[in-house]
Amino acid sequence: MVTRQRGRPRSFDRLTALEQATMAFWEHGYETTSVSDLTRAMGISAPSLYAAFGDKKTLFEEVVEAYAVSYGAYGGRALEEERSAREAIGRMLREAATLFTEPGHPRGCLMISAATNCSTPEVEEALRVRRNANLATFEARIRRDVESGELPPDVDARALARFSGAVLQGLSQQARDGATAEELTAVAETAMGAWPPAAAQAALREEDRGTPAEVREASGKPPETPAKTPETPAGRGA
Amino acid sequence: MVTRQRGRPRSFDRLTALEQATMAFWEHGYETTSVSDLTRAMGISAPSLYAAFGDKKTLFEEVVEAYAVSYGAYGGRALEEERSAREAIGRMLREAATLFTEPGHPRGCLMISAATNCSTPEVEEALRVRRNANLATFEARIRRDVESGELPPDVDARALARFSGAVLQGLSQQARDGATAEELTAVAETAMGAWPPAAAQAALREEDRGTPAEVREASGKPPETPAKTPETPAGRGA
DNA sequence: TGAATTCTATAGCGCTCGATACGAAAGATG
DNA sequence: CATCTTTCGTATCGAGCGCTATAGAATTCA
Repeated sequence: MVTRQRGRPRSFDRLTALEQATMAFWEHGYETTSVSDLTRAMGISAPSLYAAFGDKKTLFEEVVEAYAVSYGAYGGRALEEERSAREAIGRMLREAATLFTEPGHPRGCLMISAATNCSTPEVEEALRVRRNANLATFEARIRRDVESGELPPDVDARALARFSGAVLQGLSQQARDGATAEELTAVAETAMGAWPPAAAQAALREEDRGTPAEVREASGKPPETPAKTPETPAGRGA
Repeated sequence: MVTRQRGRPRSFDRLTALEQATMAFWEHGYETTSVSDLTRAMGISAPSLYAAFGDKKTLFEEVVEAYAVSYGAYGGRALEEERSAREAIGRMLREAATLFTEPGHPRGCLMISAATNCSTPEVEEALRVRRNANLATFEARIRRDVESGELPPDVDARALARFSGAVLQGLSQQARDGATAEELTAVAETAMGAWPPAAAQAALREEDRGTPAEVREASGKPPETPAKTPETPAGRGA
């Protein structure tokens, strides 16, 4: 199966070259990164690039996919591993604040910024589709918590999901504009202040009444104070 | 003073051409809009463009300045005209939701998106400087309300300002990704839920206590309804 | 060893980029 | 009218773009 290749062996490591292409596209975007930039960053010549990765667009698609399952996987992990939508998205935003400013790679998020102002419609569209798919994932996760009672029934899952996506994109742009990890973490904490409190605890406290939905309107909108979501020990920097 | 020009008169209206260049740059960004695109959009030839506006970079700078005082002036107006930082930034975000999706011009915000992935550092830097200046304006306005007691003293003005900027940038990106005005308005309203409640009203209600900071936690939060800002009758000429 | 196969490097393809040289055209001035 | 000044359209410029033809180098198979 792993039969030895027949001709001259490749003189560079394909995965390493892909990673170097990722850094270049991440830093400068699809359009602004020329094939010449790529060959310089990857340490190979143009014919080698074309032989190994197809054309520039195909290489970018492979870069995006590799990014999505490595650097970009934190969101999916948070959604899988956290108990609630609130905890998941809160963790995602906080991790984004760190990741977007981390040394060792470009700032911000490749999937958010790399195809803006791109004259190749398919490329721009491909990332847009991924972003909107993420929004749909957020929305589904939030809706699950609304239906389970973890979140109040009047929560607009679609709006809250889109808000979360907007904050994520804002974090990416701010990171590229020079914000520090601490500043972005404070933004993430502030954003989580817009979430309704976990309804489950309120329901637990009033479960004897049996009408958990109606109590909201009598109690007024919950206080906006940090309201200690136990998973955020440092009560939102804000 | 207004002495007639001596030679052959210009055959196009300079302001109209500038506006058409604005639309082109707004839609596709600085780098992606070629001089050829510009001459087509403006209805003039390349030498006319260079004679009237200098080079592409100078034209872009003029476009940005014109944008800032027309389409981009809503933020400054809100900060000037509203009573509190909260009302000002709330109005700004709601107006952005409308403006960013308004028909008749490209989506999103030129100052946010037009210089991303730009290989000319001065251009990218010029818009970054404007964005960061906006953040500083937000922060100063918020700090004023903290010092006057309109906002609780523990409010982190810097973080709240940066959060507001991040949401604004998120709104722009979401608009470009196809969100509707209603969806973006919901995002703006959701974002305002992250603000601490107006401390002044609470303080008024409990001024005998003299400890306005603590009341937040008990007072709950004001309704999130649009709260009509009367001084913006229609969505400005756009 | 020789043939087959596969990769690498040089050099250059057609094209578009931002920017301009140049002479004709159009108005003001005398 | 002639002259001067400025803008106009045409027709490019050199440079860089994405991409590739071609030939030599390096390896496996017979």
